[in-house]
Amino acid sequence: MKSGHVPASSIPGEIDLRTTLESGQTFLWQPEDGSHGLDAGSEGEWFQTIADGEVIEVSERRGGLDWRSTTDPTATLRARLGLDANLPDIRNAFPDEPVVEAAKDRFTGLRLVTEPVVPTLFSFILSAQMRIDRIHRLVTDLREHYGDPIEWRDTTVHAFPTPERLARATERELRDLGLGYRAPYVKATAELLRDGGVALDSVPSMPYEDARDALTEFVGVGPKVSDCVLLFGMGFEEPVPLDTWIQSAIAEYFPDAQRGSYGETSRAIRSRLGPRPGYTQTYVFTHLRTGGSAE
DNA sequence: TTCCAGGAAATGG
DNA sequence: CCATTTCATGGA
Repeated sequence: MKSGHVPASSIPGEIDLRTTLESGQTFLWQPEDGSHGLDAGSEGEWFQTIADGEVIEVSERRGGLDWRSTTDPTATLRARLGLDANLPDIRNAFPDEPVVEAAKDRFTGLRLVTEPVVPTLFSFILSAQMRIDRIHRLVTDLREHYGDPIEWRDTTVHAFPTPERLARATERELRDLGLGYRAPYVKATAELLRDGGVALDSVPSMPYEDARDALTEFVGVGPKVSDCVLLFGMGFEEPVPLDTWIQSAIAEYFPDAQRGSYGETSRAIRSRLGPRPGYTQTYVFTHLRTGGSAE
């Protein structure tokens, strides 16, 4: 086992690990004590994830991050947790709106992540009409049933399954895991990835709205799920996924941005959330989902 | 029991 | 093109 430290001085604005990892952006991390939720602080708490067959664990320490891993995860952590982003600058560019100010005051170290795209794609296909804790449970179940095992400190950690393995699962097996009507979506999208039916590699260089349309070629991916994949798995900062929480936030706080279609409402709300609409959205979503308001 | 969850696909106009 | 209906599952 290797271990090391990412100093606070190299993380402009620092990071709140628990809020960032438990805010519904990613479902690939496990808190060491097994308790999900944003109530507890995360200082000293270990969070575990997987990356390319390696295990990574991180913990907040004096504003920086302690890590232990099967490899040196520094570059991976910087990319996935967005550690190079200048958080104070980003937050200062947020729009002057009461609900945004309230969210900013509550979540000082919340960062936008960029997680591996294939697990993010499947995670958000599963997310349709599901609560966040249950999405996390299903992603973990998929890993434990179909993911390659990795030995780590007297335990076995499972990677996220490959598209090849998910394509080989039967719809019945996936339904028995609790996926419901999303089971055929997962299988069909896995087959598209396995057979190269959709060129995922070309998407990151596309203009945002073209990229959003491109991902809807996968089965179970509409505009909202596509926005989540672009925002949390590909580094786009324009997307504002219009889920139930954000739609109600628009109705309450930005009623003049409501339009007749997803695409038009998306444009209207993006124009109201500052230079990085997706970053602003993550703050507002986390705030509202955990009982916040504009007060 | 009833309602709802980070929606998408199928159907009907 | 837009509006309505259907689709599983589990927790409150």
